[in-house]
Amino acid sequence: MVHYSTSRLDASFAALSDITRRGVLEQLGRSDASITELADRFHMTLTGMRKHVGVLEHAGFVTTEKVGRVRTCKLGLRGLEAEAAWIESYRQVWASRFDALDRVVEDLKLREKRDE
Amino acid sequence: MVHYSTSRLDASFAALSDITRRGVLEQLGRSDASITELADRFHMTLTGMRKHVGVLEHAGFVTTEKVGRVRTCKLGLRGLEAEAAWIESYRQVWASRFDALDRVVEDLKLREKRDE
DNA sequence: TGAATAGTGAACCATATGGTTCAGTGTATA
DNA sequence: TATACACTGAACCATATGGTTCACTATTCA
Repeated sequence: MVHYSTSRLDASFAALSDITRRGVLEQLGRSDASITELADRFHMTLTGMRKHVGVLEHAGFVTTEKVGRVRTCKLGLRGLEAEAAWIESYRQVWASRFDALDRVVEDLKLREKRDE
Repeated sequence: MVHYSTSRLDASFAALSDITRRGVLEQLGRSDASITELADRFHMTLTGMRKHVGVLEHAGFVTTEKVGRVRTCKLGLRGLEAEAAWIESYRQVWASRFDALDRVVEDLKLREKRDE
């Protein structure tokens, strides 16, 4: 089995678990943005948004650069390759453990038993 | 753009952000296990492990059934399709926003500037 | 029946998270 | 130079998280 850096996966899955942060990634996929722009779009204070951006930065999904008084945020170099790889390996575990049809039958039996 | 259930993604990414829970998924990929077995393997109290299993259950990754005094945990019907799909869509965003080589160059420039 | 086993539920604890306000600093602009 | 703007840092707050202990119930087994 491939080795995945645990603290990295911790940080990146945690970063993705918040809907605002997923929204920020979506926004930055369309265009770079300042903290102020992101804060406005997500109805949040500058300080609050800065924290979200910090989490995304820490996870490596976003990079920022301050020019003058404006900090511009953009998608980071690193994409979601590691996370995609982890998830893909588990999809294979699932598939190898049982094929989907078998499992549906098994689940139905379980429900019947429960509802008796 | 495809629509993803937000609370579901919240729950599943949060579930995956803990190394113990990822370990439990790995273990259940090999064989079903009781709470006691999982607690032993991960050096944790029964109560602590039960909470982790609850989180995985809530995210839909695990199902459990209690027979007699033993609660057996197994991989749930639902795999990681939704998460894989979300991540894949973002990998495409990344790819469309810039190709990898351009971005490397851009990043190098940025580093040079910073180190001047 | 009695003792060991498997799990549960409540309470508790320390720390993390997601947010705010407020008082700054530094930058741009009239 | 004065004012507005973009951001930062510290402090604070409520709630969530990851863990524990302890008392308990229910089941198994000798």
